[in-house]
Amino acid sequence: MTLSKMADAGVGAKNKARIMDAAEKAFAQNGFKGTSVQQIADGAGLPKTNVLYYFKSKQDLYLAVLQQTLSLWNSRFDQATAEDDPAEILASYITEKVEMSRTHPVASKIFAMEILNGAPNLNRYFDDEHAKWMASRIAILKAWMDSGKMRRMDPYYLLFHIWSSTQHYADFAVQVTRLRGAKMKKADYQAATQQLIEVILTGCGLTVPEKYRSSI
Amino acid sequence: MTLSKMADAGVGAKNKARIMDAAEKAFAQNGFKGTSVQQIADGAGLPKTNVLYYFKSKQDLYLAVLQQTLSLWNSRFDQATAEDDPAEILASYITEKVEMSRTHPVASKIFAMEILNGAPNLNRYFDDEHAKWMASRIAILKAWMDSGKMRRMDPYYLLFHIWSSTQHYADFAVQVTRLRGAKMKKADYQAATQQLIEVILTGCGLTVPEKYRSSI
DNA sequence: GCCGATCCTGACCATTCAGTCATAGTGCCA
DNA sequence: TGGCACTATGACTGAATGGTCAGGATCGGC
Repeated sequence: MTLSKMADAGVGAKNKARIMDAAEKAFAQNGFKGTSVQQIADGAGLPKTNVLYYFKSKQDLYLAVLQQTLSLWNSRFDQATAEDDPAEILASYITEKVEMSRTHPVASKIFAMEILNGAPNLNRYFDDEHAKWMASRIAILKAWMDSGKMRRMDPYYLLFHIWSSTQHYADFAVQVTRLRGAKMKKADYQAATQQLIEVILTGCGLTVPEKYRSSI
Repeated sequence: MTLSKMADAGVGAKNKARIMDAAEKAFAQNGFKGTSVQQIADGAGLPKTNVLYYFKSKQDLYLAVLQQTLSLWNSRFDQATAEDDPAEILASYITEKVEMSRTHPVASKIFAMEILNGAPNLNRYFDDEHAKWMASRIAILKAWMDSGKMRRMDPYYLLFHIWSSTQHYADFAVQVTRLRGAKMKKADYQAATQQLIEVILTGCGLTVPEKYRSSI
């Protein structure tokens, strides 16, 4: 069951989901311009006209896929407050992010590709939701630093650091696999997660919480 | 002078470089399939046929650009030995990598795009040069760990960590700019570099060398 | 001033592209 | 049974695609 939703009950909503799944894979690999509607239709096992029946244009379909991608970007960090323990919150944030790379690599690639293309469809997203989210998270991080809970540092660079090092396992999976000589298995992701937590938390002057500590 | 080489003396070698520069930008933004020869020609201010005079096909031109990109991937870390100081070497490696993101963002994007596309043109690169480089660097890192110079950890994940967090400033520049509200200036890159060095080196159980230490 | 090599380009071609449209099948409620 | 909304699709179109080709310009060496 890789199909996106299957819900919506509607008769051909199943097809809509099937199309979006095929589109997601295609866009993630070849970008918007590099993907043809025909290619998506083939991937979904439907005639091209049927794709354009459900989505009135390629752009329309792409926006639907991008929207679906952004909706996955939630985490425990979203609800964190200044009273929380930064070590606990950041460790779980890193864990969630790597887990997202493992379970939804295609979504991560869609986002990466959109950014590389200059993010032409993310104006509103950056200016509205994302900017607000960012501002509030920066405030929490600063509060943690002010209260001496963690080392003082630039909170923007810290978030970029976490995003990049975790998403890398989705976006650059091909390189990771080729250089390691084998695909990352679940245990490998866990080991990578633990190492990221240890390095980043220690580097932030935090102690790794017991439950995130390596068993080695 | 953004033109690639200008060397080679040849009469139209200047054009060849001009074409490669235009192609680099176009491919970095839209990928191989998403870029048209016409678009590259326009960027270079030449008729399309002239582009295909110098490079017999779009694929040919792309490979030339990719090759040029890979040739930039050198650093001080390449010559490091087990006798060197890991703190010094890794700090300079991180510095060089961020500096590469700052001065050659397009090259980094080309590489990222190629990986996202499934790296169809990097088979030989991964299997030959890159794999050898990787093996030798892994050996050095292990030697450092064995001699107690740095904390024991997985050297693969460490390298992925460094690559991702440094290249992020090129590949995701759009996002970085939008969320910070301003383009990264040289001083910003330096601050980001210093923070990366502090976090990663500390996380590796290393002491940040004097000359890489923040002035704050 | 001639010649061959390099450089340059407009005209052209087969293919693929996103998207339209007219037509037809299907499910459902009255 | 009729009717209507939804679903489906083959045939088509104009534009853009990568690439070819034949002919012409420009150059250095003799």
